[in-house]
Amino acid sequence: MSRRKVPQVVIPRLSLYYRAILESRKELVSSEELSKLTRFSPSQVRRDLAYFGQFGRPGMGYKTEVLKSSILKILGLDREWKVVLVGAGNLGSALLSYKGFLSQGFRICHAFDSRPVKIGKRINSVTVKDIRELPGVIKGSGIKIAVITVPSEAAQGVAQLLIANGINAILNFAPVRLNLPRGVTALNIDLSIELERLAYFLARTY
Amino acid sequence: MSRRKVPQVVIPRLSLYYRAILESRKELVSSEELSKLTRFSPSQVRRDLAYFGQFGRPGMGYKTEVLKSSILKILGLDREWKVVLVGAGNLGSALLSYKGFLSQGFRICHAFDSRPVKIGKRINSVTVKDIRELPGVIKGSGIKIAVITVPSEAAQGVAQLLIANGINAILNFAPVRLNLPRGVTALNIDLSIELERLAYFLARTY
DNA sequence: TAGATTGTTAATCGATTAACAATC
DNA sequence: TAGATTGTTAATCGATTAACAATC
Repeated sequence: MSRRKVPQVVIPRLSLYYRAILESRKELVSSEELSKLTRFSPSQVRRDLAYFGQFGRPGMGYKTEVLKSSILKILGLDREWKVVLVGAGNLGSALLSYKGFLSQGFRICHAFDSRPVKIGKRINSVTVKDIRELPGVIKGSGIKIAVITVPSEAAQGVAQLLIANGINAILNFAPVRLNLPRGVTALNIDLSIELERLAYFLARTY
Repeated sequence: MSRRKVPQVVIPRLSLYYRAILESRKELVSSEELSKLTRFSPSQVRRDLAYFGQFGRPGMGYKTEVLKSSILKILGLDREWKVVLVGAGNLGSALLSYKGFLSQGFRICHAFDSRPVKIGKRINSVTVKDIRELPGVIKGSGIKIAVITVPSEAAQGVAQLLIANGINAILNFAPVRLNLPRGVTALNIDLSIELERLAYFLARTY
């Protein structure tokens, strides 16, 4: 096993390998086949997998089942992750209802908002609670993942509240860079930035 | 002006520089200050900007107004981009209602769905139309950007329909890699992949 | 054994950073 | 002039790819 530091970009590729394997009905799969399915190069497929162990056999390829369970374990999907959502506006409610979000071992089990009009709403069997109840509900619950779908101005405060109550992984939809202590990871999904990337591409073409 | 090829990663950073500048009330801003605001290194700030021209003055910094309008133009935000959305389910409806999505010169002006229950719905002053009306509505309209919020199975077909009708920039929320002809750009926003990145991080910590 | 394909090394490619001459 | 800061070069760092010995 090569124990070099794993580049961050490898992880999302693992997710894509995993999806490709799920679709494969064969018992063995080669880096060549995974390459066809994912459009990453065969070299890259082998290199990426080799960061985590020796899963294949020269001359044969990878056993589909072995690869499937190995990646599942590497990605930490061999368990259920409870998720808390803060901000039950349009986007937050959509995520609560979004089936694809629940799959793969993630489950939103609490939702919070500060607006009286949102509190008490029941979406997809989750009742929106008052943000002031957050500490009581999640502290010590073992919940580690939060989704932030509040307006920009509120995001940093919410992040701090979450972290103070045991959260250390955040999916942030507010278009601000969060200031975080070491040990806490946040990934930003910033729709305006993506649209602007498209606009840049178009602006040069037209 | 250094005319080297602009790395793709520079573009989202430009968006962040732009936001930082919007918040700045000063007439001049240095790479050092932009670095503080964005957490990219001063070198990187200067390098990134230099891909597009000489916007600053040695010893002084960058004129805020010059930088603001320059980046706006580079990103193609000096005009309005009409956007078409396909898939008026939970996520699609949320994006239609989402204020942050409309800002910065993007405007969703048409929405389509194939389900009778969605057709006719009015969300944020956009009426959802039957997908079969799409060609008649958008062909020749000059609309270049589409947002895809349909289920995975439908995404590829929708993409082809859109491209056949003049779209060449796609923001795709369906968790599939789209097969696209040259000249068409798609950016994928894949919530499961992001959650899995968080799970990977947590799995190694706990 | 012959053919196939891994895991890994070395070479290449690309992006970031440090350093500094140019210049305001 | 002295101090500040850009734009750019060269050095560094990191990721991808090509090639191939090992081995099934």
